[in-house]
Amino acid sequence: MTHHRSDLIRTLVERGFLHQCTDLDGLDRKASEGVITAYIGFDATANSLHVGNLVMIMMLHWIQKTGHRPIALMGGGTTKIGDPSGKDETRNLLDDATIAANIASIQEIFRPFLRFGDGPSDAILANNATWLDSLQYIPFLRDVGRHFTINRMLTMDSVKLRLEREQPLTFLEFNYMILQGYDFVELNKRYNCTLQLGGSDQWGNIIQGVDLGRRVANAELFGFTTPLITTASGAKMGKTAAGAIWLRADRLAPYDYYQFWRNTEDGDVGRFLKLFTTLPLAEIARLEKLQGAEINDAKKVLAFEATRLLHGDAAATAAAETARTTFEQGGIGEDLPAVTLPAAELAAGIPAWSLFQKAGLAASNSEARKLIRGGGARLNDQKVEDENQVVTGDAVTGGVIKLSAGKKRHALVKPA
RNA sequence: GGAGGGAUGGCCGAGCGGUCAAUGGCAGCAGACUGUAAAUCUGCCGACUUAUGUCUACGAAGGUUCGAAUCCUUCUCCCUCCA
Repeated sequence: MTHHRSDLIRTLVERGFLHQCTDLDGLDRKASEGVITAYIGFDATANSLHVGNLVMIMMLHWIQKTGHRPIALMGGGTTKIGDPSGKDETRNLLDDATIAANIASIQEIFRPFLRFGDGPSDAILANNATWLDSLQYIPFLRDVGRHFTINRMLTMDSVKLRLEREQPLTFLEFNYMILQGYDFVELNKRYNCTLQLGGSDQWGNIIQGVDLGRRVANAELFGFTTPLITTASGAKMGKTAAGAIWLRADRLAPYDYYQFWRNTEDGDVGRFLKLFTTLPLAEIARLEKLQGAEINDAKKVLAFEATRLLHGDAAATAAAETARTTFEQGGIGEDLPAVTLPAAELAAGIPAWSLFQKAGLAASNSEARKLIRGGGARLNDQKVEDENQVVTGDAVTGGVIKLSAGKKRHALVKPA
């Protein structure tokens, strides 16, 4: 193992963020000599980021923590184009209003991870629409376009794959890499940004920026990519029954976020602790050694720490406590998702299947029936045998009715 | 512009006039086993107050037929080859 002099590179390497780097030693040197400015771009295709983006956010966090300056670049301009990398098909184009709303919503997510401001290592939030929107076609082609050869562009994976699979690639998308390259140069000019980080699928786009910087500005730029984070069983991270694991609390409750991490596969615990928490490596090494049932303790730490970073101490503590009472004591956790039901409706009696549907544990009435028939439904921890069983006010214990779908999904019904 | 091929449930992919709510696989949900893990096995997997019932669905709209995912016409989109 080579020795890295800078805290930044050492941290990123030791924690498993490195996949490829254009010049690791050169970057290490720069980072040990002074403050460097680094950026990561984020698409604005949805109104929240998800765990897939969390690796990037964690890197920005470490950049700042090791004394450097992170830039979170919102792709207000490039989202209008659509990145073809890793996609078989052209994306639907979003309108300006949607993109603007998405950006506003996404920005909130960075707040717990980064300190924004004007200081030397304070984070900057930028939006590439600032410079891309006003580009003039002919001048742009003359100044920037001449540095890109079609020959080279055709060798990029994002392009090559589409061509090989005989999937169409529009000229619009073909331009994406040029604009991303231009972003890097623009950020270099504005903020003296010299490093771009991204997922491994961004390598090609990043390289284009590095080259462009050298050609038009004689700037020494660096590129750094992370491995694609998959689970031990090979699945892409972040998809569950409920859909994507969103980072905004209004799209995924902190309790569910906690549960997502709590249910990590054994083989992933160590790697995830390094990537998604800020615990010291020595502590992680200790947790990683746990075997068998004890590994659950490591998972709890992972879940708590990850939740704390995103949603704060209080939310993490509440989620952990709810999980503890629910799973370890079979009790009722306060933080479980709850729905209220008019007391009159309950007094009149409501069929079990309807109740499960209303509580959000089944997407439709049919699904609720299937759940009950399959033996996966419980009411106050008693298995529901008959889907037509009528539930009345008698079922209320301690002010609530606890419903469970399977072992992991629980909800509360409160009469009101 | 010309000639062919294609569009099926979250995805892949069969079906090519009735027995098709549509084979298979993946994904998902639940059960058993466990450690709120993985692997394995089992069941479920369009909707509907659950009915040997109704409705919606095989790109869209019409048509033929007692009956169409399956045949015909037009349209939309995609692909391949030729120009």
